[in-house]
Amino acid sequence: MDILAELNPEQRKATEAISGPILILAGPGSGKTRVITHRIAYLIKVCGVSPYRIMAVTFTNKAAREMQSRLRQLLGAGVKDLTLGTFHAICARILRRDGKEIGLDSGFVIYDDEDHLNVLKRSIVEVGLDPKEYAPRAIASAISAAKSHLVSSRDYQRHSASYFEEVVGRVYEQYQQALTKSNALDFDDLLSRTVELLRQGSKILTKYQERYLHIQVDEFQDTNLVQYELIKMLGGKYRNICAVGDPDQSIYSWRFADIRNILSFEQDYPDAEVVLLEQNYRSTKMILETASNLISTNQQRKPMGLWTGNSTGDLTRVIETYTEQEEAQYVVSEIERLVEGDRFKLGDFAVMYRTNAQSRVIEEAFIRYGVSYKLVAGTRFYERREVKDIVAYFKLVQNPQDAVSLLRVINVPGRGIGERTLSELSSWARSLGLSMYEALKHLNGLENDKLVEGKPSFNQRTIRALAGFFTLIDKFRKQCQELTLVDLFDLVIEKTGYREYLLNGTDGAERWDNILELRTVAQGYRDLPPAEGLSAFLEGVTLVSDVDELGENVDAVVLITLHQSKGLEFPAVFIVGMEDGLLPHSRSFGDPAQMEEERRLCYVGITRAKELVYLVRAFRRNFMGSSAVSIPSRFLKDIPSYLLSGGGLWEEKESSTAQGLYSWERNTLEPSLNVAEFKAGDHVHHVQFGDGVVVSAKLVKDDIEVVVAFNGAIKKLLSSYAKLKKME
DNA sequence: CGAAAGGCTCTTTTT
DNA sequence: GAGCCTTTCG
Repeated sequence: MDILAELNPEQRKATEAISGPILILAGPGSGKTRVITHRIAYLIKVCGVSPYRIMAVTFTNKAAREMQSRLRQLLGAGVKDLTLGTFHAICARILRRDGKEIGLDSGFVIYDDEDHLNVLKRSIVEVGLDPKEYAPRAIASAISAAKSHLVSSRDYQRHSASYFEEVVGRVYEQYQQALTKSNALDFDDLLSRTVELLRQGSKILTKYQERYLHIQVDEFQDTNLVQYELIKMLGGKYRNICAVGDPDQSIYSWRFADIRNILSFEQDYPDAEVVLLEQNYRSTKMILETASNLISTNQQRKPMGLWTGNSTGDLTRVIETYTEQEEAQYVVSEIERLVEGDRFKLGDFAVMYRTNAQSRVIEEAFIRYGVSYKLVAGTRFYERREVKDIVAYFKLVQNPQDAVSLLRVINVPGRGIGERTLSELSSWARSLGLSMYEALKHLNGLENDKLVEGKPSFNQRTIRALAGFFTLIDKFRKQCQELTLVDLFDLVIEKTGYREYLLNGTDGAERWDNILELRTVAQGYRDLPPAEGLSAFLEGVTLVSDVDELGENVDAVVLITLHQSKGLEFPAVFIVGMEDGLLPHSRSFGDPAQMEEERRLCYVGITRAKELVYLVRAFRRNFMGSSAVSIPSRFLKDIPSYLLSGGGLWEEKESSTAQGLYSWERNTLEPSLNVAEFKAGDHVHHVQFGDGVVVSAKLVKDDIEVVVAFNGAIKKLLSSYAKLKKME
């Protein structure tokens, strides 16, 4: 197969420019994934580069898997030695292999968000502060920001400029020590410690620099400083770095992603070639026009000349319902209606929302109507209590220093080990400089030395309970070398009595099903030797995201947050909750930069659609118990009304509210080609009034009402009578 | 020690 | 409205 044959000239240029740095600015649907895969295929097949010397960074694991399978199609075989994955996954691999150079035990565990918040809360208490007074989330965010900018706890403390920062500094220090003691890393550490590793031992840096002849980074607009630094270091020798991104789709600044990385790239690599991919292959003209109008309201951006050769398509539907229940109901019934029409199947639809909380009402409507759906986030599988419990046992087997996991399961199922016992045990352990697990070992009298002094005087029953737990874990640890992962899994379930424990509790059967599902995941590692299987399993379990789990084979409507929708596409998209306060979210009201990010988020949602876009909002919405009247999203005003059907509702609220409640029942305008004839800013000529500029245009009944500013007068004209002539 | 009930605060987005 | 924490009682 000729790798270049199926590419357009720009895509081809981006594919062939393999020598030196290159920045690819790729609009939505412009085939950027295609370019990345074709570049890799081109490097391997045409240029003879060994896959071992290529790194490709993706935003999600799913994107990585897709790339792998596309490469298989292009090359006719899998590409095994390619370094392919998210930043976090790639860094975890590097640290497992070479982390010992910076004193990291290769058995380290990765703490997910919940674990991380647990440690943090405890750290706040340990430095003598009240977690109620200092919001753990705020402190967590500050620490994450520091780590994302490669600021150590010591540096942070040195430069703290306010009382809050001083507090954060102290907690940061304590938190980091706690992680070290547990031989654990949080998500940010995976990145920052890799940078540390590369900076520390020059041997290591050279090793990786020598290896990676080519580096590609997808979703470059959503990288943060550490990630940028990583790429800069890894690509330091050969400088064959390919960054692909779209500033208009940057939606992760709250995770400290920084669009400025794109600017820095051009500065750090002045010789970088810049390629623009502006042809959209995904959406109809109408959709692209809608999206372009929306995004062009943003001040902080470089204009892009997106275009498409696709058909004109349908107008974007703006729908107003009375309540959120009706909103959900409308979405479901409209989907059913469209599916009956044969043009679509359920899997063609996505319902997108700003906050996860919105998904519940939608989900309920799908259940009530018996329409199958797939909820992408919700209570995530790996965040379920029972799943986390079992995973914690495994983490403990791999790394008994892990205090979070130990505390999680030491009394689950109940063994009569309570709060008091644990706090005594923990302070005893600390006074000896031991981990909890080691303390248990000493308590057990398994080690005969003098450390037993100061041993807390527990009663017989408690001692037996503690000893029982220690022996349990110790047994697992001894067996984990010989048993396959699944056998170990069964052993853990059996010896802990977890099954009985679950089945006796609420939702027992359902929870047990989740455990069986986890067991199936464990089975996926049966080909690896026991020890490797365990650590691969744990890594997989911690670093998966929800989008990763999105199966393609099921014919069901996808319910997804706008953030998660990035990189996906659907024939028809519903964006619900088009209201001020929700989209844009109220947290962004005070900050123009954040407001622009909200607009980008909306842009991302709209540009996922190939054929149909619905923007839906409820007139009244429940909010933390009480219900309030909502205001239509200001983003609706960024889209000229000639692109919308059900148009103008939000402008003429007074008169149209009553109709608006059931607006979907009345307005079924057929799209017409001349609808897009006039748009704001167009120069027009009128026989009587002379030259003017179009202010707005919208559909009224069978005509287009155009508002034109002539010299000194603003006129409302109907297109069919006014005979306006458009001037180029 | 553990279960159950009551009271509190929040909710953006996630690798 | 729900999850999390604290209090209370057995």
